[in-house]
Amino acid sequence: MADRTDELRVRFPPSPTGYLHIGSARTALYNWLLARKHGGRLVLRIEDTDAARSTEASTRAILEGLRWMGITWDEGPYNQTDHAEEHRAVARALEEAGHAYRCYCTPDELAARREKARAEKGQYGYDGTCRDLTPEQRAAREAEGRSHVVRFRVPRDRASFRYEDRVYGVMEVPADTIEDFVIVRSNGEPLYVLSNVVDDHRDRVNLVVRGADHRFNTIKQILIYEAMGWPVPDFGHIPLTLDPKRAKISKRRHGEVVTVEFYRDRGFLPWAFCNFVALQGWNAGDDREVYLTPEELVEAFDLSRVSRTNSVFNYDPGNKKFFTDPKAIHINAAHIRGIPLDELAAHLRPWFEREGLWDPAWDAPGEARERFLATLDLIRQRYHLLGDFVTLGRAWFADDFDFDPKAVKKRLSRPELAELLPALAERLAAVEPWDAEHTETALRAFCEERGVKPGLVINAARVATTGQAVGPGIFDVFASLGRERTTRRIAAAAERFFGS
RNA sequence: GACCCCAUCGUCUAGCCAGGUCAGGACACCGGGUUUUCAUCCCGGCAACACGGGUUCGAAUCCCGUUGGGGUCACCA
Repeated sequence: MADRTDELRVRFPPSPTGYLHIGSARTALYNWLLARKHGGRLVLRIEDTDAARSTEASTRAILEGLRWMGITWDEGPYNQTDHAEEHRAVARALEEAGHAYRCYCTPDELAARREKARAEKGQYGYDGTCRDLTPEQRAAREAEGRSHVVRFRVPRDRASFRYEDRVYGVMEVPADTIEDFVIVRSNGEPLYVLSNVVDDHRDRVNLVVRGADHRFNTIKQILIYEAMGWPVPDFGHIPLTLDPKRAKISKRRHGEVVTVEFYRDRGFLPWAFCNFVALQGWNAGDDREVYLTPEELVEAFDLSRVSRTNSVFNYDPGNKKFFTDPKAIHINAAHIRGIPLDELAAHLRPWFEREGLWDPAWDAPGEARERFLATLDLIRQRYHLLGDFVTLGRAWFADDFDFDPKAVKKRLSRPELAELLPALAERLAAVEPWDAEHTETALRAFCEERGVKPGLVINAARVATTGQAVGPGIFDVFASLGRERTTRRIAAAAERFFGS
C-alpha cells in the first residue's frame, strides 16, 4: 500500500537496559493513543546501541509489559543495532558535507579543559579545538596514532536555536549553550543522538513524543535533520513523573513499585493501569477520570492537553493498604466494578488457575458459567484487586478458606452462638425455595423465636460462611453459596469455634 | 555553576492563552446517613492560587523579580 504522507507516524524506542517502568509505560501509552486516535502507526524500536547495558531479558520484559498493557505496535520491533552501518554512513555524509568533523582531543584533555573552564566559571562545552583543523593538521594527528570521534559542527551563525514543542510551546536556547556534540565514538560506534535521528527518518516518524528530559537532545537532533536536508518531525515532550520527594523515579531507588509487571502481579487490570498512568500529566479538561475502555480514552486524549508540570507518583513505602498511589487502586476498583462480567472473568482466570480453583465448566456457556459470573458480580463491588477474588473471596470458590481472626473475635465470640448456630443451620436446611427472600424470612423468624437480634446471627453467619466480617448482604451470600454450603459452614463454625 | 522548563488543596488536576461566579472535580482523610457488616453506596466537611512588586476599577489568570522544584550540560540512552 502506498504511503500517505499525512499519516501520523509515532514511535516508542525503549532502550533495553531494565524493566518497563511507569514513566516509559506512559510514553508508550501516549504514543499508542495518538496513533489510534489519528489512524496513524506506532513503530516499536529497540535502542540497543549501548551493547554493554542492553540485554535480551530486558527486551523481553519490555515487550511483555507492553503486551500486558494492551499496547500494540504496527511496525517492529526493530533493533537499532541492525542499522549501525546506516548510522555510520550518515555520519560520513555529514562529515563530507562539512557538517561534522573529526576531533582528536582525548577524554583526558577534554576533562582537563572542562575543569579549567568550570573553575573560571566559563562555558565548558567543547571548545572547538579541532573544529577547523587543516588537512595537514589532521594528517599530523592521524600520524601520531591518535584516534578520533566525530563531532557535529553546530552552526555559529545564529544567536539562538528554537523549535516549537507541541506541549511546551516555543523552546529557545542561546546558541552558545549547544556545544559541538559527539555523534560517533572513537571506536566508530554512532551515538544515540545520531542513531535516533537516522532511525526516525528511516521509519518516517513525523511526531516524536518523549520525556521532557529529551528537550535538549531535540535541539541537537533538529540540527542534524536540517544538515541532512531531511523533513523535521514535530516534537512533543511530556512532563516527568517524580516520587513524593520530587526525585526522578527509578527501579534502583524505588523498587518494584515503578515497574509495570508489579501492577500485573498485584492484580491490576491492564487497562485500569493504563487509565491511571494516562492521568499522570494529562486530563480531558472535564471531570472525567475513569475510562473503562481504550476507545473512550482514545477519543478523549489530546496532546495539547498534556500538562507541562511534573507530576508526583504518590506512593507511601511500607503502607500495606495503599501499596501504590491510592488513586491507582481506586481506578482499578472502579474498573473491576464497571467492566463486563465476561471480561472480568477472563482476567480472573489465571488467578483462579494459580490457586487451583478454576473450574473448566466456567468456560462454556451454561448454568455453571452463569452462576460463576453472578458470583463475581456479587462480590466485585467491594474488591480493589484481582487477587481479592481468590483471597478475600476464596470462600465462594473453595471450602478451605481462611477465617479473618479479627472477624472471628468480633462476630463469633458470643457464647449463645454455640447453640444458635446449629439451630439456625437446621432451620435453613428446610427453607424452600432457597433464595434471598425466603432465607431472610426464615432467619428473621428464627431470631424472633429465640428473642435475639438479627444482627447477632447475621454477622455471625457472615463470618461462618465467608470467613470475613464484611461482604455482600448476607441473604445474597446465602443464595449465592447455596443451601448445602451455607448450612454446612454455619454448623461447622459452631463446632470449630464453640465445640469442646 | 550555566542553560531550559515548571509553580492551584497532602496527591492527580480544572480554571490561565481571550483578567470579573463562595477557585471546581477526583483520590486520601474526617463526619453523617443507608444496611445485618463495610473494603459498597449516598450526603456533608477539611483542604490550595509559593512569595513580593507592578499593570488594572478588578489578577489564580498579564508583566517583572524572588524563592522553590525539575531537567540538561557524556566517546549513556
